[in-house]
Amino acid sequence: MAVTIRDIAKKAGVSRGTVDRVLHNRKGVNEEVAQQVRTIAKELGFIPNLAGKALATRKQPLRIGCLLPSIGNPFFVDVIAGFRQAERELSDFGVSVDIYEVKSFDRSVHLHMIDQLHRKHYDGLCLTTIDVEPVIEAVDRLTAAGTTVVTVNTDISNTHRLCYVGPDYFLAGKTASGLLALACKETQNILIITGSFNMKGHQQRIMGFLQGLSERGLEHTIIDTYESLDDDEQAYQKTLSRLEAHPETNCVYITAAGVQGACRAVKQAGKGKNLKVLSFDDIPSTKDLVREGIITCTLCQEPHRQGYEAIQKLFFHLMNQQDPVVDTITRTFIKIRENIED
Amino acid sequence: MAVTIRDIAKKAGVSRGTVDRVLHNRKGVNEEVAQQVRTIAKELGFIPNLAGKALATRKQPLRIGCLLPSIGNPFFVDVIAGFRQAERELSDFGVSVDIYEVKSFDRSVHLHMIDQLHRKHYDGLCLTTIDVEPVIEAVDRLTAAGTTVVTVNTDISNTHRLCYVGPDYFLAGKTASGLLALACKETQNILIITGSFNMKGHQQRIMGFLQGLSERGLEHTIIDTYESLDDDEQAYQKTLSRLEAHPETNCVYITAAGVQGACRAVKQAGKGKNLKVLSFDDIPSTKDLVREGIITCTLCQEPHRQGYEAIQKLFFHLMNQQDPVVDTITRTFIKIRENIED
DNA sequence: GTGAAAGCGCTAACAT
DNA sequence: ATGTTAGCGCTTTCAC
Repeated sequence: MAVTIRDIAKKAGVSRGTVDRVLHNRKGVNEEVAQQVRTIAKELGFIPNLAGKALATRKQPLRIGCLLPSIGNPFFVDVIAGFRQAERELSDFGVSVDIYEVKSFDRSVHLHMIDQLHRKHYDGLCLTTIDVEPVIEAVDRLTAAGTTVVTVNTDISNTHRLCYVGPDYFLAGKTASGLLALACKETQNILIITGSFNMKGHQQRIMGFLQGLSERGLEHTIIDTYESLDDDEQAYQKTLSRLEAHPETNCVYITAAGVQGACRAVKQAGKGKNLKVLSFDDIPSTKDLVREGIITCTLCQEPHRQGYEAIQKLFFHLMNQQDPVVDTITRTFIKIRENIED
Repeated sequence: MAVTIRDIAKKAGVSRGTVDRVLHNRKGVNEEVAQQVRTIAKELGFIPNLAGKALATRKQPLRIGCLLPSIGNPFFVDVIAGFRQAERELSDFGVSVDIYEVKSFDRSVHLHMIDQLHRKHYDGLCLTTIDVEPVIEAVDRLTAAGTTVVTVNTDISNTHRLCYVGPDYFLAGKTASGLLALACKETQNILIITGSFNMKGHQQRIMGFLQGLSERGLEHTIIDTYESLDDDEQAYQKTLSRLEAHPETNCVYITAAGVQGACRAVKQAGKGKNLKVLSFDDIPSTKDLVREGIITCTLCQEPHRQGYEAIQKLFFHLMNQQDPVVDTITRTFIKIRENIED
């Protein structure tokens, strides 16, 4: 039978109310008594019962807020679905989840949103934001004020966040190179289309890719590396011009959004060239391109799990500050025509 | 604010006790009143609060039993870890999980265990067993007696199980072929090592593989298909003799256990032949072989999630018989050297 | 500074 | 056949 506050109260010779006060570091308890209670709680290995707790705190439910740069970015649809599934499963335990969506990774927009969120006094926050100084400071203000923060999909450095839930970008890039090495022995002339040189994740996908190519010993030349700024039209135009200027291209590596645009260029200029196209994530349009055979393989990162697990971690931590929380690194998932699903 | 039995009781002009009786189909309620209560519950969209329920039923916790043919099979280590994680997370809601491990897929052993489990009157059961007539009947007796059954990893046909949580074997086989087709254009001379011709899953992995090869248009010859009976020594001996008799072999496809044995033969007889080896799952020894470069790729099936989600589904269903339950088909996970992890 | 009591939603034992 | 009550573990309010 698990230990209850009753057990502690009895053993300490105080009332349950007092135990509760001590366990929540509320004032108004004699320090000696408090020490005593803490000691007993520890030696008994007390872990509060979530069901009891949930029921009692039903009037002040656990409020969780989420910030996503998801407007216009289909990738986040699954992350949101994960948030919502967790919310549904935990609703009886008083969890409510509010989602705030912004467009793009604009610094001032993110700063503004984080300040807004601060004002709303959420118990916990899931943040997908940018890793730059002013944002880092804003997040530190949040955590200092007692809000628990989990970073989702994109981590931010040197922050007192509870944990990070998201992919290992470097490993994903490396995995892409592994697959390429499996598929080809001949020298690769590669076009790299990235989202933004300022996005750490995109850069890491490139670094991992290059390191992997070396480790696999695959001879290669990087013809060019350019930004799509996550825009299909830009991706299309730029890719088309490169493909025309470099008919020797036999591999297109797309680290971010703009997949559809880049593939349109491939279809147009790459006819019969047996081009390998490697991309990330599996938004509907990417799935179609994999099925069509335009994209050789796409590397996914368990977006649904990112949303689900972020909420879950916040919940368990907020309800019961026991266990040390560790990051969740979602897996790098290789999808080819056969296992693309849906 | 969610609907409670209080609300129903008030609206129906009866006591909460009566509502509870109706909602649990207990006898001793006037049929008219019962109808009335049921109608109101439905129109109010009543969903019992899990926290309240868990607290009240603390004395008769939810007992879940699991049967796994896991003795001597490292694959199930992760499934068990999934069971245990779910048990930990749900322990405050009265869930306890007992795991019963047997060795192999022996029919009489499984029948005997299922009968044993029947006697213990579990609320829910997670079963990984064999799809043969007497077992099917035994499971139907269980469900008829009111035990909720979830099949894990291996489904059984025509049964009133709640749902299946496990992989799509056919798809996994097909995915293996897709990867092979990506890696090779030349004719493949393939050795197929299966676990047992009697295991449906193993057969499906072969079928999917062959169909996938055709769809990808990869020319191939199946040199031989033979059983390892999940035994490394047999896998070794048989594979060695085939490799020696057929030096033209350039692909080894292993659908089940015996991976280590088969790979030992490959190392010995396949020197410098650039053999592709495809296997399933990622038990530690398989991981090592992938890292070594002996295994080209291995196809995994989310064992941890199988265990975790099976318990989760049982819990939510047993606590609250609302929503229709759907199968969870775990994803087919391609692992190569770069993303094998750990 | 501390104890006692009420109540969260539900179930089960006990009354009527 | 139905209503009442106690209690699961916890928090919170109200007394003292």
